[in-house]
Amino acid sequence: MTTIKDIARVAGVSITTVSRALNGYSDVSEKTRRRIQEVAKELKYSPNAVARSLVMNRSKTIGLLVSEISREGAKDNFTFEVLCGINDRVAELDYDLILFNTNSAQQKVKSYTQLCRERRVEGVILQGIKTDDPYLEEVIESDIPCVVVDVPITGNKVGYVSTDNVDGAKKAVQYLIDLGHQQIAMMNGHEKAFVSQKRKEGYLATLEQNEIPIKEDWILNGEFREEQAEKVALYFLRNHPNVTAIFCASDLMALGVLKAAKTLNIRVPSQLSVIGYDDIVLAEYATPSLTTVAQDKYQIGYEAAGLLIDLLAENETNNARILKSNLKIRQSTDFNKKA
Amino acid sequence: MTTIKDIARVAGVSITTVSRALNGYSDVSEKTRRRIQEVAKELKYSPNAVARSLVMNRSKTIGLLVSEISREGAKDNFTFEVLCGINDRVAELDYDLILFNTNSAQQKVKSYTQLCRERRVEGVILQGIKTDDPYLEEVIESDIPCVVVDVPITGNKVGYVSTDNVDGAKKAVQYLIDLGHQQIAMMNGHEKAFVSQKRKEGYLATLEQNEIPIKEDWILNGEFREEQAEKVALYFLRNHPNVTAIFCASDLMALGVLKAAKTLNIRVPSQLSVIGYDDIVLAEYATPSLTTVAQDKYQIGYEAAGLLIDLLAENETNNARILKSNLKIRQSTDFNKKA
DNA sequence: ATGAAAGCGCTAACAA
DNA sequence: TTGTTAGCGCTTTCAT
Repeated sequence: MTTIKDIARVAGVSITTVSRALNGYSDVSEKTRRRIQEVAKELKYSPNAVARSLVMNRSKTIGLLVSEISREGAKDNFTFEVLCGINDRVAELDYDLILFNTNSAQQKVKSYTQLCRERRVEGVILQGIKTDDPYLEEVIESDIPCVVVDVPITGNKVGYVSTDNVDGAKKAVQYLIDLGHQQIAMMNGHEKAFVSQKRKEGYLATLEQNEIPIKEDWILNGEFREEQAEKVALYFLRNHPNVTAIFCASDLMALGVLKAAKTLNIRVPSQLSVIGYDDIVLAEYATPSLTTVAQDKYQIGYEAAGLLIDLLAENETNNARILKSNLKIRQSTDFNKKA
Repeated sequence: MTTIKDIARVAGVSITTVSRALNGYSDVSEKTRRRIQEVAKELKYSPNAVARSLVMNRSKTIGLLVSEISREGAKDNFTFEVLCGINDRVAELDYDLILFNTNSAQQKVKSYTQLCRERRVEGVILQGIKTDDPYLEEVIESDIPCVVVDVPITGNKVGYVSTDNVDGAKKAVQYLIDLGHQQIAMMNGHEKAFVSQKRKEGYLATLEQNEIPIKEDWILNGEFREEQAEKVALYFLRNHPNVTAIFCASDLMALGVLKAAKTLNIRVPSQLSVIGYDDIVLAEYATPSLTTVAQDKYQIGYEAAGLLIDLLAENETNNARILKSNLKIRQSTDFNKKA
């Protein structure tokens, strides 16, 4: 493999000059620079980013830590779309992305800090992390610049990107109320996700605002999983025939609810309105298609990468970026016919 | 940041001894090793993988080049699932994955070889690459170990992973014929995908075997895109009311066909049978759910990573891994009622 | 405008 | 068992 040493030898200059010429420094005569570039091309030279990283102490890579990058995530294209956004923005800024192993048992031994330091990434993006993940504490303690998706932590060089989940939930629940619904249950995700807490907050606030009594046992836990939501909904719907609408904290869970309703011969939306959250691809294709609170997942990733790099460049004061969400009305909601 | 030099100083040994102790070499007394490990922990040492890569000339990273890692790919969870498989296998083998920028215009300037050499990746996995992509030639020419998904090229340290596309197509078309269909069109993808060529081959072979006349203009080009397939199907179905079944080279295109049929008030499957390919998540949720040739996308990725690492270790003779595909029968196919 | 030399953090002969 | 030394490929003072 060609090195600048080889180029220097062939071009008859010092390695210093080669380095300078190739990096576009001004203190190299045009003639020398051209000569060097020629030789470099001739010798098929590729700079060694590893060596450069070592000496510059800048790797031009940012790490990506996805908690659940598994087949589960495939249904839910959330992770993938976020990844696309990150990838695009990172590419624009001429960084590369390194995907960390977190699901391997062997690797889980390594702490977050170790993982990042070893690879000398300049910063990290965390996605899909639960609020009780030990990594989260480390993020704050460590001095590694970091952006977290959907968990509101900030600090020195630590920021986050999220959508306004309270607002999203409010929009959904208010829409149901406007359709005449009063008996509205919520299928929430596990409490270890920050978004669950926020969406619940929005749900509760909206009921209160509309003077609808809150029933704690109408807040179900579907664990963000389709099957779990189906199971829970099955039980709930059987025992609460008066419910007319369910607000779900994810589309996947809404799909589960749809299945449960079908099993019980409850027609959606005429007998039961269902709203999801996220606007995953399936939402549009489900039968009936899902009314949902849409998040721009790609944008979340794009902003996360952008924020991180701003953090690295120290030209960022605002450590949080909150995106808008909007209600997408489809076929799974309708006027309350029981009213 | 702590280095082995610091550890050496504190522990009162040479840096060599530290290196050896930390890397588990046997020629270090247990006492010294323990002492060194203690100090390392105390000083919160993390090895510098960059420095190690430089000196060992082994980066323990493999590069991932995805041609179309964009929002488009989200519907089609293909890429993501392959990625999951790669990620898992790579993690097991203690490598990290680096995602290359290919979609950025600025980066497209860099050749494949440059990209890989710069980062000193030990090998590369290529996914979603078209047969006319200039990168593909480079793969053969360059000496960088590489595994390509779904393009059958082999060479020194170059292999590929794919499913048996001829066989998959045969299964699908034979199934249609067994249902009594004789007028079977094919919605193919663009010819720049190897899988298109193979699936077409399977389609043609099966018709021939069953002595069904082949009509070249019954092979449509949906470009692997839903909208394009819909458009093409709309036109075709209008002009060929006698067609009773369409075999599609991807589920996404099958979805497009479904839409076209709906527009024309052609009922699926009673008036028209549709088979897809891939078994993407949507296939199951579409209405009607899609009969399709299922590929284990996760396994493709898993095998690709495994093959690459075997190639690196030089303990691999077989440079191709072909996975089985199987027909998943759902609701979009039925007996030919016109027979 | 160019070069000599030091050093980034680490591994690996070679010596002792 | 341990230490000395060289060097991976590059950037960067500091001279010239």
